Amino acid sequence: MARDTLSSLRGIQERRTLVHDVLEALRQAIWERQLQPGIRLREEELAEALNVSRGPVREALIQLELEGLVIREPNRGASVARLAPADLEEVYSLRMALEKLAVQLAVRNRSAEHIAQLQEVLGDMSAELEMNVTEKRAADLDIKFHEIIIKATGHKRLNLFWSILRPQIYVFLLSRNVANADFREHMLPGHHDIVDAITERDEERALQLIESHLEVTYSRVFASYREFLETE
Amino acid sequence: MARDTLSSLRGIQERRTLVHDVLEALRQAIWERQLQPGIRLREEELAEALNVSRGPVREALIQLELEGLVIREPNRGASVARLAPADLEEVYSLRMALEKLAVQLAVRNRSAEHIAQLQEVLGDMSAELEMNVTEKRAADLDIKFHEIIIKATGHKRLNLFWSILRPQIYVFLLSRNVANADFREHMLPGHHDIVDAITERDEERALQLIESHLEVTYSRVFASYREFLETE
DNA sequence: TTTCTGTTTACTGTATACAATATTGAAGGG
DNA sequence: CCCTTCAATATTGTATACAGTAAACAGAAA
Repeated sequence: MARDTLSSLRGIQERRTLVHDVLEALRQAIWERQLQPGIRLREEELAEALNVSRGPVREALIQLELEGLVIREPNRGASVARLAPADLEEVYSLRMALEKLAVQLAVRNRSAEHIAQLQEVLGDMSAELEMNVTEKRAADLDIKFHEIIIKATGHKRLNLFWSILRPQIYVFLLSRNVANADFREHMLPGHHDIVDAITERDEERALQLIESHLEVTYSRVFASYREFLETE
Repeated sequence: MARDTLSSLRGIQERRTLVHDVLEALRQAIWERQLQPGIRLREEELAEALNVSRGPVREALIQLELEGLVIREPNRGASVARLAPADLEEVYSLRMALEKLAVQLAVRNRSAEHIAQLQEVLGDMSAELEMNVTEKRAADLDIKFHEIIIKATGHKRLNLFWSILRPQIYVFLLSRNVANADFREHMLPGHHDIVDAITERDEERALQLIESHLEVTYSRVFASYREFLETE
């Protein structure tokens, strides 16, 4: 009992391990293009910069390799991955497969709590789309919405795969102009209908909606990511 | 040029890193139930037993956690995962989602080389099903078949996800009686039809076939795994 | 100049040593 | 008798030191 109390308190406090901190720092640096694609990531250099030893840095790089943000070659070291349009296609084809499974399971497993969470995100979206939101904030809301559905499935391995995919989705989302008008028009109603279908436990409709929603998203991200790569 | 020649030779030789060796040793020990579910995996103990230091063992445990074979808790260490029927359901629902994507892409991308590889496995199956095969050999052939399809997609991330799922599929396959008659009757024709559909680039049929094939496999593995857990 | 080869250098791969944390058990208070 | 508290111990988390490997470069031969 005391253990549960403690660990829940711990959650409020700070991170548990240095690996976690290093991961966050590196992910953010990659998202914000402080660490540009192709740049070499020397373990010792990163360790010095982050005031930790090579161990945690090494473990973080292994995790980042898993997430596709970093390339690691034996005895050669790590570098920031260069993400081509083909990578975007891979990420989104997997995302489609996973999220189709997710909505199916979510329709069956959803609780009132999940629906409330989804509604809350919808509320945040409609509120914030009125004003000027940063790309990061828009991406956060978008991802958060889809993540609630994934979590609602109670499927541990699906959640794991999502957590691997998520940082990569983030890279693509942050590299395009999410604030453009037609995106803003699409974001709210697209998500709203999905919540409806899940609430009504209409599996077939939920499947169709998530499919078309992701296809629209994909084509828009694809177009702007190519543009982004050309200007960079 | 010289590099390519050398690195291909290297491939024939031995493994590159100790982590790789440790991983293989631990996976096999778990598959063969030498390391039984629930048993604690102390880094130092394993390091001693395998004649390496804690570093490679630690990295291997991280990888095994990813593969769902091992549970790791901060400051508490690792243990061999207890896989319940719910885990089997998770693994197979994901497998279904991934392999449906795989056959779609494989139908488009397949080369003559891939078809030849599939035919070869079919040949091995029909040859070996005549005699008494070990559970391991049967599982190897089954997995090999599906892996060729995954590889044929050329989808790096799909291959990554498959490599995470594969060791878990292995656990379930090895815990049941693969040599029973109706399984042997199903294994060859089920796979044969799939090869046909891929060869003829019939995406719709390939999809239906892989779906029903995996469903049959799942229900059989599920039944025998529950039985297995009861007897254990 | 070009190409091969030996040497150097820089980095990762691995091992060991130290610090922090959690579990266990025993002692004391309720 | 049970519950709490505190110390001892065991084990992971982290840091540092060493070994091995591959790339970079310089020098010699063609």
